[in-house]
Amino acid sequence: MRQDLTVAERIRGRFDRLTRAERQLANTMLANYPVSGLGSITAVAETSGVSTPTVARMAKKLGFVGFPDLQANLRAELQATISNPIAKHDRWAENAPDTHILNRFADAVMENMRQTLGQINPDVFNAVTALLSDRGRSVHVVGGRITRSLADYFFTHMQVIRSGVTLIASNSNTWPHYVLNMKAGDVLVVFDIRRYEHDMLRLAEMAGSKDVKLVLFTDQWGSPTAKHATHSFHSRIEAPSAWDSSVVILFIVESLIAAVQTATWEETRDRMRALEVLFDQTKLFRKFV
Amino acid sequence: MRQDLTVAERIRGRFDRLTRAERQLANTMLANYPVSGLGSITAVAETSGVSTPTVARMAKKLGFVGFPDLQANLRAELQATISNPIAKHDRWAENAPDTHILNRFADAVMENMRQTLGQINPDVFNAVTALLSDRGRSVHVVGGRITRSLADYFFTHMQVIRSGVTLIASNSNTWPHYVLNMKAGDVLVVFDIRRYEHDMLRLAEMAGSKDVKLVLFTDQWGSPTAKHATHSFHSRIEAPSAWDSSVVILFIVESLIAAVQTATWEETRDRMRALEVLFDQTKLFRKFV
DNA sequence: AGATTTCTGAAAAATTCTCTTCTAGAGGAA
DNA sequence: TTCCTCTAGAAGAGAATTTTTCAGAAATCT
Repeated sequence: MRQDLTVAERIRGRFDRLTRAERQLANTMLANYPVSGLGSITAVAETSGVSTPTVARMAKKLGFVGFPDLQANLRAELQATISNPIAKHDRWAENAPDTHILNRFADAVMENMRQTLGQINPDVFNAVTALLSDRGRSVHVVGGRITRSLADYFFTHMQVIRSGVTLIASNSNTWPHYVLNMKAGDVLVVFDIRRYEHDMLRLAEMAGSKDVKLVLFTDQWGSPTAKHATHSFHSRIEAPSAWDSSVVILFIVESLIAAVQTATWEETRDRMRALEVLFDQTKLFRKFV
Repeated sequence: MRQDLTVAERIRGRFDRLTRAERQLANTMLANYPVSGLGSITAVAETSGVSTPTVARMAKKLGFVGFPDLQANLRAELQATISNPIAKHDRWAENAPDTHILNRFADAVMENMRQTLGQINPDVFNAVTALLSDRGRSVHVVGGRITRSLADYFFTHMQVIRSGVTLIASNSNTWPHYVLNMKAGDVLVVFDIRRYEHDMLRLAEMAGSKDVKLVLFTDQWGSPTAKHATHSFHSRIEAPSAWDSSVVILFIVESLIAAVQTATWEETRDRMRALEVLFDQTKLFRKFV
């Protein structure tokens, strides 16, 4: 038998071939590895929300004699880990050296998160949530060369949450067309990190002259557009790379989506349900094609 | 009861009042703490050279309901020890209450990061880096309804780093056209998180039959596409929201971009310079920094 | 030394755990 | 649709663990 493999390795190695309930179990076991696997089979099953036979079956699938055998291996691993002083937990990806790009990147992202969140003003966050939750205001979203993806992500979610959301094409030639449709009180959500795009400033000015509220996602240095912004989020985007990291920006975007969704849960829920129905219909339609 | 004391502290605290057999047991338990206490009561008794009643009695003496209770405490301690201290940040956004969505979201994202990185296999990461750095292989990128943005982000960066990168439109009707252009050894990068898209599985099968390497970004539950994947990254995507969090996926994507960029720095640098020239010529972007 | 108390482990009882079997049900194929 | 295969959990049999009981051994006290 492949005695040298850890339980975690065995699980990951055949994760793809596991069934639904088994994956659910595998996840719980990996989530708080190895502690979550050290209780009784009943406890493990309950924690994972599966039945005990599922646990027993998976243990055998992984090549163990039975669940007790799997558990004995877990204990042995734990023993080996604990008695080995080199196995320290100050690394993110425990299996990679701390000079590995994964760990260096994780350090950078953590620092970005810490600094960004330490400086963020909850009042601004709440104010933006209120703006985006207001059905009287249409929402227009725009991004630049790199941030286009973030704008798209934000748009996709907002579109489900509420009506009146527009994604502005990233080609600046057509921007005046979009401005035509903006009205006073509307919200323009702009993503602009270095290298800041000059046309974005123009767009902000045009929108500003129409009394549109400008919400800006930018970096720690601040896009020139910030001058015209009603509210802006400055994220740190340092990374051990030739590019900047958008992770923290995405984090704020997702938090904001969650906040708006909560603020307007009744409507969001109804829209999500309607969307489910539409998906089902599409699926049905496909069958005949 | 002194619920906050560890098992070890309880043992040491009343070591003087323990009997001979109990001290013998206590020593064994403290020797390989806490692993030696995690087996069955029979195993613990045998290891220590005492009888099982002695073990049960000491558990009660130490203030536990019984041996299983003591063991549960051991597991809880172990869990607390293993949890990354970095995640135990009281509040991320210091100015906001810890019940604020920003702080709740930050907790969730940190936990996702910790668990995902703890499980990631650097060999897989390195193998994927090598695949993507290989100029002999074309790279095709595809995402689903939500993950389209991530695919787009990945594509935008890879396009700068190297040639031969294609973004597959998210409309699955046209996918067969793209498969036509795939050749053996090419790399197909797939983003698929729940709700998994059925057509994605078909695409993977089509690509697989042409001997295309499949790199999959998915969630902890694993897209059905994983069965066909050469390498896959399972990210935790839990969030206090009706939606899932893509932050960790973006993190891995960015790390991978950085790794590929480093692996092929000569070429990447040249391409970035050429890009600068093109930007200047088209006057599309002006520098502010 | 003898009496008393405390301790210890064997054995049995009670409980819990683990595995096997079986059926309902989901999902896919014809 | 209808059939088939695979999956997942309920139920129960069997095995283990844990606890209790109890009697002998060891330690302590008078």
